[in-house]
Amino acid sequence: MSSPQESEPPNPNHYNRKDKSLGVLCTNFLKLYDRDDVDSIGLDDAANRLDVERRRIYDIVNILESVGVLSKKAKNQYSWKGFGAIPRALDKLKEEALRENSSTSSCYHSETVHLISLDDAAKALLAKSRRLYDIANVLSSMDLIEKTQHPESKKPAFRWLGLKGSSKNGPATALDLKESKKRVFGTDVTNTLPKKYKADSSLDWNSNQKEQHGKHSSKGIVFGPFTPAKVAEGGDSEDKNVRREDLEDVASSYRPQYRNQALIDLFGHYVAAWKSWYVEAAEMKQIQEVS
DNA sequence: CTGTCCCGCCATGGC
DNA sequence: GCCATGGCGGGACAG
Repeated sequence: MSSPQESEPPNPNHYNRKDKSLGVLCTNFLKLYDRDDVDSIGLDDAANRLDVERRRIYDIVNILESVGVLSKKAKNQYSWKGFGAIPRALDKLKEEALRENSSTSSCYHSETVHLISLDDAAKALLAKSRRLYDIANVLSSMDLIEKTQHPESKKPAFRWLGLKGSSKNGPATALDLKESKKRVFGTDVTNTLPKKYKADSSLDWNSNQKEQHGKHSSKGIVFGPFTPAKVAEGGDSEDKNVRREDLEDVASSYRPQYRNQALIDLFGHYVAAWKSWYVEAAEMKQIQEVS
């Protein structure tokens, strides 16, 4: 009802930069491979179907791998792990981050647990903004993070969403950390997914992942020249959110290579941040529950 | 003007 | 040498 974007008056034949963004590419990638019988993904195949150069595939694939959605099987071949693998991957990242990097504390306040600006993220990761944009776009397309802004400063910031991004009518997303705390517990990717927690509001990506991708303002995929004729159909016509931006994340500049390392650091920081209250809450809960 | 970030050159490492 | 991989920044685009 209030979607500013999405404007295609009488000129559908215009090159739009947005359509070539990594975020869109990632969304298309997900739509294309997040199907039932998909377990092997070839880089060339992906590049052809998405109509992008190989280089671009590497960009998103690396990020997806960092998050656990993909796993490199062999040369030019990746395995589809699915969104269900995210919790595990993040948990791994967390441990590694806590093990290696300990001097991370710098921009984590009690209230900005999940909020961070791209600039802060860059500083924390000793990276350059440029790289952050790229990764941020991909992560945002997966609804792992979302672009927002401080309630007052109005400055752009990024909020960690975790495995819940299917909230169609969840505007404020509840800023009550108190309430969220418990909730997030079961929903948080850091924690191992229980077994039955859905049927309420959010949770269980294994089931929601499909509809999850049905966002973005455009209709189906946003291909340009030709259409694959396989992805754009009537599979998931579940529209929910009409937003499309980018987020934050990592990169590197001092360090030699950044690939997953940057992402790992980034997530490590994030995880470390929320780990604070996470552990705290966990201990409390245990104490309360039973000794 | 600044912020965003696409495109692709070319370094790197493995055969 | 070829090829897969992916740093890295110029400079185009949006606001």
